[in-house]
Amino acid sequence: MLPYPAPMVELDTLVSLCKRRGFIFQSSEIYGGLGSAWDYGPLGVELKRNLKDLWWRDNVHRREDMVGLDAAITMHPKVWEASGHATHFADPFTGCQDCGRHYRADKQDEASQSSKWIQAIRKVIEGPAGQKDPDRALRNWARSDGKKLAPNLPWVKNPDDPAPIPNRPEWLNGRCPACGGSLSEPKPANLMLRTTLGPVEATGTVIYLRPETAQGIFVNFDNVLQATRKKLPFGIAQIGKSFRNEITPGNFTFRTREFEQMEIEYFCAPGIDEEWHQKWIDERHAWYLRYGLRNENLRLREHAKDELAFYAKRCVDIEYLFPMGWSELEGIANRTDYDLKQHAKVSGRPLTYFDEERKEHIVPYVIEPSGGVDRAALAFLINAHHEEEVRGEKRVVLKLHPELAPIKVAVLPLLKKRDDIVSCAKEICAAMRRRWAALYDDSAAIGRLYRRQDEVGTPYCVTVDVQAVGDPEKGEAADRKVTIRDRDSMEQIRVPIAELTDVFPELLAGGWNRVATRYPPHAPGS
RNA sequence: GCGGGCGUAGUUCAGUGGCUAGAACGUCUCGUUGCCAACGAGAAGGUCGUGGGUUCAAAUCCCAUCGCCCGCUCCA
Repeated sequence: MLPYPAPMVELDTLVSLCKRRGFIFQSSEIYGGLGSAWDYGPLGVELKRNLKDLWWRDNVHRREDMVGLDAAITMHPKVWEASGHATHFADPFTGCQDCGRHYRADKQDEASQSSKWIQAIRKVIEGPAGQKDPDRALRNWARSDGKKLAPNLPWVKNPDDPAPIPNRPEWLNGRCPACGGSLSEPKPANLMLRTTLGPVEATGTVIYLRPETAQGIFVNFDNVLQATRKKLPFGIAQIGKSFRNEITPGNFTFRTREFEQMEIEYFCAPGIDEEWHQKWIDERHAWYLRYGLRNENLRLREHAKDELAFYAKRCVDIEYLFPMGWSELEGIANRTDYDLKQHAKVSGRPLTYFDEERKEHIVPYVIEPSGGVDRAALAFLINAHHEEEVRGEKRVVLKLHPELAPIKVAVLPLLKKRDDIVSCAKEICAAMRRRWAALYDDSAAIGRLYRRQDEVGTPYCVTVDVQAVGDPEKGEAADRKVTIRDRDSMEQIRVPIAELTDVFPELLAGGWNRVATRYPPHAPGS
């Protein structure tokens, strides 16, 4: 769809366009803004809906092995005990007071001991000079390598201080692994957003806003199984908001504390899980390509063993090359039977599937393709943004896939002073609006109207000119034909008004080239 | 959370103690033109992020606060 590489848009440029044209606004802007929250404006909401609708259509409606679900954001507190979030999402953190780095308190000693500067110190102490006079050897190190490796160790800062230097590595626990600075007391960190259920705060139940939509699917596994009589393998899809107290939100809508997920939990028999995992990786990768993400800006990244979440057997991220670097769009994990087993254990309810062939109850394995809606929307916007030179002028154009574009067609009068042209254009727009997001605009010259639509990614413009309605003064009859202009090529064809609604489904499926061969090109000025 | 940078019109920015805070683009109106950001005339739009302080006088200096960006860090 996009045959040539384009320089990547700066995030600031995109933020500005998004605000100017009504894609994305900062949350609560009139009050100075709320960090980490963004509102989708009139065009943004269309883009996001299109994205979710396509995902739902492709992953639920067009597959016989998938059903949908919409679980509540608030869930029983036990859910998070069973899932592991209550413990794994609430680790105490400690921070370096000199360089600001954060560490999980329970892993900090381990990190210190494997840090570069402690290993360097260990070498110094164990070396010949260290065996002879550790204090002197360490002072020498502090004046040389120590300055680079651990600049914030007190005795590296002041190597002339006569106080003895601790000369056993384990005495140095509690220093920052990166710079040697002093660490704060561990503070409890809860990455789940907490609130109270019930109007009276003092007596209300403390609950959490879900940090992922997945658990809503797991706790409904048996309900869905009973209601739909699905057989393995099958999946449950869900789109919805999740919440996390991210330590560092930022990069526009990429990381926010409130975000929307589109998740699938695909249940299959143990033994065929690896095969299904690979199928979903391929399927999801192809999906992003299908709607136009450039192949060279998309990659799969296999999680290393030590990077895997404790429940996962394998995990592959689909990453996009954002302006800030390669970042995750979607993670596809093999969660094994961990979640169903945990919920069965904590709830006391069996969450199993009766395998007719084996005549036994089994706990299915789960493949989880989990994508971020906001991240995908951002990636598609970045991917679509182009700046081109047309007749010495800059043209900004969002080359969004037609199915993602917020507005599918703009109907424009060539002359806004001619009532017959205007009313004809308005009639066409009304007819188009019955099926697609269509827009009428007559507030500027035609060139400007085209560029406005380019900037918001409208794939096609329909223009009503004099020939369409005829010119009584010159005795010319109406030909009842209008021009359709293609956003990306700026080419135009001349199509009978009566055939517009037949042609547009094909155009919106990306079929400009096919349609353009069936109609005569329109030569402006003729 | 730490370090650095920044916050002035819808957008991009100028203005560093002194008249009614400006420009470009965008938006709107009128006229003209009529197929790729045309031209002319006019208009709207800012308590200079917010709060406090210093001063005869603050967009400008100081403090606090909020937000954004970059880096570090964290990330189911």
